[in-house]
Amino acid sequence: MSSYLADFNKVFESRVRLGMMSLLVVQEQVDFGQIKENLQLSDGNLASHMAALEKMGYVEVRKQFIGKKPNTTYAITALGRQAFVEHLASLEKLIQQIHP
Amino acid sequence: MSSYLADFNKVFESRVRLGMMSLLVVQEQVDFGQIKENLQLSDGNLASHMAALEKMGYVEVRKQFIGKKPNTTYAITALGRQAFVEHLASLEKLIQQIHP
DNA sequence: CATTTTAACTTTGTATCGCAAAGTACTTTT
DNA sequence: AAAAGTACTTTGCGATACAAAGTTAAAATG
Repeated sequence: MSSYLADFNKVFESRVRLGMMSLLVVQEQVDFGQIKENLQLSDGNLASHMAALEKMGYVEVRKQFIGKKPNTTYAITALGRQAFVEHLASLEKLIQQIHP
Repeated sequence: MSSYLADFNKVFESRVRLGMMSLLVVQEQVDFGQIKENLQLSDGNLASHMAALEKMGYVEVRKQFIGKKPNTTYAITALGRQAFVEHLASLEKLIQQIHP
């Protein structure tokens, strides 16, 4: 009788972080600008949510220069991929239980 | 390119309210005690999250006496059902896009 | 009859969150 | 020299989440 809710990952309850992981899980490299545009975030909001994902070890940062411009790209880690896939599986399970 | 995240319902981002709606959508009447036990909530936390759902018009309250004991049951409204189903559809769409 | 219990809250307090706006650092373009 | 771009960090504030304690009203118990 234990609640299926226990399987949900608290970090992914935020729509912003859910969106970030969705981008990162399908595209191996996503840069700051792409994420900002896609999710319509302010710089600060993007940085702080991404920091939360980094802190969990779900995302890795790569800082480089493209031409003369600084460029920050993010990539999902194996741990992050696993956690996110499990989270999605829990959601799928919930949906299945509700309308099978 | 507008983000699919826009379709998510803010009210259902909370795991507690997600759990409540999940219970209510499959069972026409759910009482205070059942919800409390199932989702492992304190009285106050339950009451306040449920109040948020009532305020949206997603849930209706019925207060009665069963035998000599007061009993509060909750039921999902048509509006609530619609909103929740749409939210789940958005989640499903997200999942589909990620691993089709 | 007085006390305790049960059910369902409401209030209070606190810690955390989310976000915009402003500030910072460094570089490049004008 | 000044403005603009990139990627932040800091600040400030309103909203949220939650436990714990207090409240109300009736019921059961001694």
